[in-house]
Amino acid sequence: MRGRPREFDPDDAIESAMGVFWTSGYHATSLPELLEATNLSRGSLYAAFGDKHGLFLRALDRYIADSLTRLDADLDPHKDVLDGIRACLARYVERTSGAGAKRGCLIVATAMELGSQDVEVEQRIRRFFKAMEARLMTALERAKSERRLADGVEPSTAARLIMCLLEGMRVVSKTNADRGSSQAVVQALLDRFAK
Amino acid sequence: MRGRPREFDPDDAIESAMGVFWTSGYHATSLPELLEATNLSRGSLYAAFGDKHGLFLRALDRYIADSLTRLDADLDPHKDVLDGIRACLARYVERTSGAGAKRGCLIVATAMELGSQDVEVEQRIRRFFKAMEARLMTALERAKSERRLADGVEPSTAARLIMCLLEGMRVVSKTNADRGSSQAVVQALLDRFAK
DNA sequence: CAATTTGACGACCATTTGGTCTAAAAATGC
DNA sequence: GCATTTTTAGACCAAATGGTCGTCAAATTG
Repeated sequence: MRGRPREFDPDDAIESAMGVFWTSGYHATSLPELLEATNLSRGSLYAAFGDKHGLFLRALDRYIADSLTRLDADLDPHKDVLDGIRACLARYVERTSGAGAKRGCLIVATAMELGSQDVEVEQRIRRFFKAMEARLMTALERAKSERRLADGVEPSTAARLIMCLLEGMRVVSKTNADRGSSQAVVQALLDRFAK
Repeated sequence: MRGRPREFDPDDAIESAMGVFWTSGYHATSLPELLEATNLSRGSLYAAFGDKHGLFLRALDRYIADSLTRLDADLDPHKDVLDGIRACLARYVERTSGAGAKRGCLIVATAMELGSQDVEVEQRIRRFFKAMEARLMTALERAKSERRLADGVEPSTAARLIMCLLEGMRVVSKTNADRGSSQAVVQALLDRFAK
């Protein structure tokens, strides 16, 4: 006997919850808000995800997976390397302009809010940054081998620099969004590091 | 009649409160924690600062003022420009290494936690970033006029870039602190932008 | 010294928090 | 159609939240 099947789609619930956490952060998000966003009853939510923290981890994992998927799409090894890097930078310019800018980034917000207090979260954030850095480095190494990097540019250092720059843009644009200057910044970066 | 004078020093209380907010963030800091840190009773705290939010604003103002003071000290117009910029970058390398790294930055954390929901906070954060960017730009313009900047580097764009990079380093180093790579990143920056 | 102003303290309060549990309903397999 | 299983809804709970208020002591001033 299988019993009654679940009425909601857990993936949809995670997606909705992710939206709330993204907008408000972990502590500022209350259970009632999550219930309304997911259209779940308290009982269903707890049965499916354990507790608020568990649901948050699922939402964070989703956000991280989406981010890395986009990164991989941009840095596709079959494309021209510099085009890939440009696409990646352009994506961040978009995300740090307009309405999206004010929403910020769930990873950055979580890193600052829980990064040093919640080991499970810390692990996930650390892995994300490692993964992002590694992907950038791989792309930059390919660019270097194709002699598309400016002389003296070291892929590992440049990868770290680009990652910090992009995440910093998300911080600053939370309150000082300005498409023009984001654009100019990534252009300056390309001017200095590529050839 | 003047009445009984206050027993505690409000500045000390703000300093202590700042420490707690810095470590835990706004929402995660409870009143009892603030009372213990400041050695104040509930009544005294509310009489002196209005409420938790008011105290937070005072603490944030303090943190911002301290940051700008340090920045001005580093970028002292009487010093050699590049030395000043180097000092500024070196300070961020320090702050993104060791124990300080895990503590993060109250401004960055606040920008992400409350930046788009609390107008009073948003205003302060925006002003800080504007001020930081302006100071960096002034220094870079001076460097440019002394022909110490690499060809084609625009002070305004470079200022924004450096600010984003430095704040991004604080984000990443919350979970992935690594003195060596911070050091390498700022060195790469100098190599590319100064001459 | 006396009067008065004021600060400190902590009991107190309503609200909200995250989390549990029960009872009814619904879908399944026989 | 029945028995079983699982979901659902929401009443319920203890604890913690931010915030208020009355009492008492202390310090200043005339």
